[in-house]
Amino acid sequence: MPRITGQHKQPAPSALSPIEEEVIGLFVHYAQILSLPKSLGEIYGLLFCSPVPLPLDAFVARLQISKGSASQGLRILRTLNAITPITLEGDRREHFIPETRLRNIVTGILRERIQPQLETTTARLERLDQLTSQSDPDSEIAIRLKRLQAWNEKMRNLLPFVTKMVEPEALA
Amino acid sequence: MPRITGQHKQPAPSALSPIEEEVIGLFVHYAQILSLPKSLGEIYGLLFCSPVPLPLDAFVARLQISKGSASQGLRILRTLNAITPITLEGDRREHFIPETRLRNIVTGILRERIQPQLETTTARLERLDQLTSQSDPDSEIAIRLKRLQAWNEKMRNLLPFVTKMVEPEALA
DNA sequence: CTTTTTGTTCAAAAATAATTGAACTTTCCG
DNA sequence: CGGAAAGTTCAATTATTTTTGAACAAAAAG
Repeated sequence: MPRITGQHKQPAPSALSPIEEEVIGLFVHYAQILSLPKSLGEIYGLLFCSPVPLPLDAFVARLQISKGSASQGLRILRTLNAITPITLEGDRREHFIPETRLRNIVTGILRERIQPQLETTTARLERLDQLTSQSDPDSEIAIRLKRLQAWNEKMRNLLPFVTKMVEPEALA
Repeated sequence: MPRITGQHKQPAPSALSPIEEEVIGLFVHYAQILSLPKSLGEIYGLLFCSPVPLPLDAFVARLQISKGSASQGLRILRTLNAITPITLEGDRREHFIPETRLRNIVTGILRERIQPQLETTTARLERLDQLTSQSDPDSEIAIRLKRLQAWNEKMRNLLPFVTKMVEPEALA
């Protein structure tokens, strides 16, 4: 009398193991730090625990989230390079594996979330520069605006540095 | 015939100047990047433009926000060291000046917002360590958890580094 | 061509976060 | 003492974000 087969038909809504609970909790926490939706943390956390690639259904069944949530969450994680889609022999569904190299995740977040923000900041600063061009360059406000531009520079310089820091062979 | 006096009685609900609008817009944008409430950006932005220290009333009047919002916003900015309260001769109200050194603001945010989060992360990782202590140390999951701990280390190392980077005499 | 499987989209609902405003405390002043 | 000014607190409201689920498309299978 065979046990459950490996076929992907049965929903297998098995509850989460204690370890899974804990890892998922950790990534939900990370998501909150980054102000990303909780579901992203859940999805990534479950995938992080899984020794095998998982399809969308797996997240719906095990995390008890809607198909819509899973679909959107997986899309965002994909654009962040936090997960990679792979095709599994003889299974029509797309499966995913987690990117477990911190470096790649961090650079994904920097590229997708931070960089674009800094771009629009630069544009704003240029507009401000125009607005203040005719005012006294020694005034307090002019001095402060100079400082603001220095801020932006610093932040832009910081990014590649952070990327370096999280590389495997990081020094400090 | 004297112009308006310097006394702090008249509400002076003067509209924001174009420069103020723009600077405030910029800091609201920064607030959004950091997922802080918009009102924090508005308050800090207005103060950043002001050549003189401002009391709570000034924010209520010029930004058209409630006293409660102003009070809470100022409190948070204070804990972040983004503003400094000062006492003005002959005025009972507490006034504020902006901290305009990026370094001090960044370290405030790191200390108040990021550090505490990393602390709880460390606690979570220790709990996970216990949960996995009896499982096979060569299993994929064990390997990945090792990696997680390395992540945490890296992040902790990164913080003092970021602080350095935003210092005035920063190298790169 | 029809059905099933897989996955996306998006308006509505639910959950979460921010803001308001009225009640309250404290301090200052006469 | 009162009373006014300054500021805080917090429950209720408002605004924003996230999640759901039903309708829809695409592609394989029958």
